[in-house]
Amino acid sequence: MTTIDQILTDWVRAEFTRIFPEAGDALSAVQVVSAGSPDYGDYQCNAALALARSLKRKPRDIAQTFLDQASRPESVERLEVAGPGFINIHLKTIWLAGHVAAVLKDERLGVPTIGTGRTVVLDYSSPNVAKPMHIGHIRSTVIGNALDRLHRFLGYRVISDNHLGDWGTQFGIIIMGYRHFADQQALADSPVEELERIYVKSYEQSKAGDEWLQQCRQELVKLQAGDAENQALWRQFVDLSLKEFNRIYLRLGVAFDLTRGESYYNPRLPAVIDMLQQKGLARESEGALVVFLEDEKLPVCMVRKSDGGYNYATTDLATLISRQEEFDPETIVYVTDERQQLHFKQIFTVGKKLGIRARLHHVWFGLMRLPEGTFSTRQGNVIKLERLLDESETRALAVVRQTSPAMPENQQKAVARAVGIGAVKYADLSQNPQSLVTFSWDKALALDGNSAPYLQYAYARIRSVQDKYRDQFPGRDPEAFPIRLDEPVERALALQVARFAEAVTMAARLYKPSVLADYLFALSGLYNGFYQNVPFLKAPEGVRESRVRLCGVVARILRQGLDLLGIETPERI
RNA sequence: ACCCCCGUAGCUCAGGCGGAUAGAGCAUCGGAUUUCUAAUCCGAUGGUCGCAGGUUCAAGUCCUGCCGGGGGUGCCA
Repeated sequence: MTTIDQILTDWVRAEFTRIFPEAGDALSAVQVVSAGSPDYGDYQCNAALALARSLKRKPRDIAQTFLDQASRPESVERLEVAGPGFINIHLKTIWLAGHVAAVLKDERLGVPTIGTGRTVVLDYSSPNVAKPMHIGHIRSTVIGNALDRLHRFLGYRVISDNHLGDWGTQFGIIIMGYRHFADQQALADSPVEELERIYVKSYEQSKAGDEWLQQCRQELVKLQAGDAENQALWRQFVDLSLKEFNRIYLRLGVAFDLTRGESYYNPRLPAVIDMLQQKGLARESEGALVVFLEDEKLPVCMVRKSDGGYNYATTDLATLISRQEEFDPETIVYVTDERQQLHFKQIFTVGKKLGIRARLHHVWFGLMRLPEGTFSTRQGNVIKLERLLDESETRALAVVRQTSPAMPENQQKAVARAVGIGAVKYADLSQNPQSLVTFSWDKALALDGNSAPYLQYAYARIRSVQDKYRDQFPGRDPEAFPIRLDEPVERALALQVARFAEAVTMAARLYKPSVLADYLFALSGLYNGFYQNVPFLKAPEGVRESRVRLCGVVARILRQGLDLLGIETPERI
């Protein structure tokens, strides 16, 4: 299906081109957008203002000429020139109703499969082994997963990869800590917490004395050289961590195609160095091997330390090359926090020099902070992700018990789970990620206003209406009646319904799930106004069925849209 | 010192390509339920879009400088 803005843009651009051929290249910028306010019609075109310069004519004259000479497609009721030269477009209500009926009928709710035959690799979540996932990890996980779902729905072949931090210098510290401080009972009860405790303690020791640090390095060298005992310990740390991560992923409804840690690429690191040297990109400097990026005005990128060890730039380059060879993707997307911006600029630049063809994109988000400042494992002021999820479900359960006391307890709990987890996810998905976020319980767990429960509530209300319709009018098929948009609120709702495809494609194109969240919130707002202000079941026959059908299409969009954000929609809440 | 990001209502934030009177949520105040789930709806209050210049028909949006906050800058990731 073609979206309304596209239908209108195609028409307006063709007509502008016919009427004003002298405008030339500027015509490619002609487009139609939704109207800024209902007062200005349904859609508007600002091309007359933009073309005024190249045509050397007054904007209003251009717009008027367009009105005089342009054809009228079947969708258009009337056009008007307004303000300095806007062209306001009013759609035929009956045509809009037909369009909504077509969206309703469409399995995909009008969303095109623009990704068919295209591959995207998505690198997200990527927590560090031996550290618990805390509230700072949720953004990459939740945003990455939404991008994953959006692209799959659009028909892309998606390779999602959880690039675990399972290699590196911290393992020397952990192994030393394990040998000296491990509490087996604690390790059995709460493995990752214990590993973290061990790590922090060993890290403090290494700060205190050089000898400890040296021993940590030795353990690391042994591990990297393939020492059987250290390898076994490392394997154990990874397995214990993965078990806990998977528990959280299950709870969040997140799944990966691949879980390849940094260690997976370890055997390929020497080959990366070879490539860099063969291409003359890497040079010795101060005992280390580095790539100079002066032409790009970037700091040097170190690929081998003076002690011969590799660092994360080398690993990420190996990862890039591996992904290019194995999947030949059109795009590779990384979802990480803002601190890695420079790192990825360097990696992308070096990667291009090495012949990586894929488009490379870094989706970054602001760090999560606490009101009193940053948190860190070592300061011990982290809030574990599981605690956040527990708290959210608890708060949701309290509300469910209060508002739906008659609901069986296991259903109350299921609803609280969907609402609680949904609220936490939505808090991160509904805002532009590129701002620093100060964590607050009230904000993360908001259950009213612009929140997941607001959308889930709208959905549940619709399901209830549909059930009541079936009860009161058994055997009747609303689909046999046409959609009617007599009330302004119905018309506004229909316009929003028609824009679902636009919201989904834009959210994916801009890598911003918040675009879809905003859309769904606006849809719910319009629906709630509709619900509140016009009768459905008590409306006369015909009007009643039309409204039930509108309810139905809104429900499907809410369910599909929330699913794309990774949020569940209970039938009752 | 340099580089990147942010600064919009009391608080938290939306505002692809520059477009009409800058929008939500929370909070505050006032209304709405014999009727489809009130986790809702309707209304009100609340703004020199950090500051100063510039570009143009038009700037929250683009450019320059400054102020404030955050992050980063070859041997952690």
